[in-house]
This record gives sequence, C-alpha cells and structure tokens, in this order.
Amino acid sequence: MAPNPEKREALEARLAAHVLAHGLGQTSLRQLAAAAGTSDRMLLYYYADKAALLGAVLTRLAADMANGLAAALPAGDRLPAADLLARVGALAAQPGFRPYMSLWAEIAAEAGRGAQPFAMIATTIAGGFVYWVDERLAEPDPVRRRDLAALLIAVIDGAALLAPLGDGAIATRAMGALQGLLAAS
Amino acid sequence: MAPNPEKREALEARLAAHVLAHGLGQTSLRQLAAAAGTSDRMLLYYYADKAALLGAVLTRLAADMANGLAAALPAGDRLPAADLLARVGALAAQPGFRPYMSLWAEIAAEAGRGAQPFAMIATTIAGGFVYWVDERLAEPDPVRRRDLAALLIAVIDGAALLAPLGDGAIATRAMGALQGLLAAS
DNA sequence: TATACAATGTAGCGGTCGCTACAGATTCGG
DNA sequence: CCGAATCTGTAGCGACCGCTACATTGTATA
Repeated sequence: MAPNPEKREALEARLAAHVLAHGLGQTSLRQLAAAAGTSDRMLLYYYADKAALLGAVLTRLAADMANGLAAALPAGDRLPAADLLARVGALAAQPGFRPYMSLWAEIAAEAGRGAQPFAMIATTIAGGFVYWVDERLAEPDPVRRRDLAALLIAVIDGAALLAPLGDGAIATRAMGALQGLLAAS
Repeated sequence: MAPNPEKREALEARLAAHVLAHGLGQTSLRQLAAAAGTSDRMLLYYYADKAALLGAVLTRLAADMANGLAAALPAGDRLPAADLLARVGALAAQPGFRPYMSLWAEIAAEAGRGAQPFAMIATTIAGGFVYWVDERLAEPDPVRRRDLAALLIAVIDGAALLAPLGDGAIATRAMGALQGLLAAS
C-alpha cells in the first residue's frame, strides 16, 4: 500500500488521456485499466477506490488545462475585455482544447447534482477560470473587473455547452455578440 | 403491444417527475419503476426499450419547460435585452425552475459526447430556447436580434452550469454584468 | 358464457459493476 | 542468498444492469 510514485505518475497520465478523450461515461475500472494497459486489480492497488482515482485524474486534468491556458496567454499583459474574449474563444475552439471543454461540461453537470468528487473539483476549476481571466483583464476597477471576468467565463461555458449541438451556430453567435457589446462599451 | 394511451400518459407523468427531481443518473429501469409505483417489466410493456422511454420522458419535460416559459412571459410584448435578461434570470433562479436547468445541463453535457437520444433532444431544446428569446426581444434588426438571443441563452446556460458551484456568486455576477452592458448599449 | 386482448407477476438470462481474497512473481537491501 | 516489500495475475463475490420468456389475471365484447 505504498506504491512507487513514478509508476503511479505514469499510470495517471495514461488514465487522464483516456478520460479526456472519452469522457466520464467511459470510466469503469475495467475500461480504464484496458486503456492504461493494466488491470482493474492494479488500479485499486494504486488508488484506494474509484472515487480517489477519479479525483486524482480530474485534478490532474484541471491542472493541465490551467497550464495550457497560462502558456497560451502569459499572465503579464492585460487586454481589453473584447480582445481577451476573442483570444479565449479562439483558444477554446482549438481542437486540442475542445476535449477539455467537453469534460468540463460533464464535470459541472455532475456537480450540479452535488455528486462527489465532482462538486468539489468543479468549484475549484471554476474559481481558477475566473482568476485566470481576472488576471488578464485590463480594467482598473477591481469590482467591475471581477464581474466582467464572471461574465466572460459564463458565456464561454455556455458556448462550450452549446457548441456541440446542431451546427454550433448559437455558440458562435453568442461569442460574436458579446465581443461586439464589449468593444462598443 | 398496443397499450392504453391514458395509462401510458399517467405513467409518463410520474416518470417525468422522477427524472426531473433526480436527474439522469437515477434512471435505471428498476429505479424508474419504483418511483412510478410499478415494475421494470411494465415499463418495457409501455416502451420499446429504455432509449424510447427516456426519449419520451425528456421530450415531455422539454415541452413542460417551454410551456412554463411561455406562460411566465407571454409572447405578445417585446422587451429590451437588459430587461428580458433580468426577467429570464429571475425565472431561471426560481425554485420550481432550477431542476429544469440542472436537467438541461445534464442533457447538454451528454449530448456533447454525441450520445443518443440526448444529442437530438438537446439540439431541439436549445433551438427552442433561442426562438423563445428571439420572439421576445425588442430589436428591429433581425440579424442582431438573432445574435443577441444567442448571447442571452449562452450566458443563461453558463450561469445555470455555474450556479450550483461554490456560493453561486460567479453566475450572479455574470448575469449582473451582462445586464449592465446591455442597459448601457 | 366464450373469446380475445390488455395488463401484470415471477423468474431469470447474460452481462458489467466496484471491489476483495489469495497466491505467485519481482526486486532489492541486509 | 534470504527475507521483506513491492508488484501483479487469477478468480470470484454480491449487486445491479437492460431485457425476455412464460404464465396468469382482469376486462370488455360478441
């Protein structure tokens, strides 16, 4: 019960890749084990139970996404809201980023019913999102900046939820409309 | 295989109430049957299979929500975007309406992975939302009205996703910020 | 009253689920 | 080289899953 942290790390990376690619619906221990090239028996050797495993994997994926965001748009320079929204919208629509948004929607939906470990992780991730935007918004008034950050996150999340439906036009139009509003204000 | 439509109707109402209250995670045939006061055997007497049952129940709940929306805000009069957003935000936050928003988030998240019957139903519901807003927006330019409607729906959906997390402040702030922007434009 | 059909109970099939017991293998410090 | 600790395979438990076979009851009509 004191497994090698390096092997655990390598295993976790493979588990994270599978969850990212296939979503929360394909996370039985046997499915995860097959994807990671091991057995369900081993998963429960490295993690106390399934909830602990999912918690670790989702926390890791949240950190991955945060790193991706930070790398794509360094924290130093602040942008006007319209520009920042355009940048983030382009980022969220990138093929490499879409799976994170889909997974985020799944986690948030689960959290909406209060299910653990999703509720706790979702709250952390959402807070991280708002902080990330807040840090990059060129708006002197901190209260207004905080509210603007919340607005950007809400519309991005809404767009992420709506993008896979139909032809995705609703999401595109919503992003465009808010950019127009922000640019004109 | 030609069951009484009245009994089927009464059964469906009970099934819908259970799905609305407990979400997509509690929809095994045995759970549904227990909630409806019958047996899994009977559910498959009234519906071809589980997908057909869920499709019927979710379609019914979507219609219920649409009726609730239409009743709360008659189609006749059109409002400025800021006012309409305030009204819809208050509506979506009502205790009687929150379960619909949670369920909608679950359906949309499932649809994001392409799972049927969710993908089809989610597209229909989202289209209905946009149409409902579009019909009530006081904006003469139809293109701009369509884009504004998409924006309102995206931010409402985003707020619905974020409201159950933490203290719900992100959702509240996002709604307030957009109302401010719309009022000032 | 006989018959046709809707409605329902009982029982179980084959499958997946999370999880565990137990034993064997591997590795590495003394 | 031995013993302890880490690692892994095999096998299965009890629960739940969607779904089905089969028999039986209720009911309405001819």
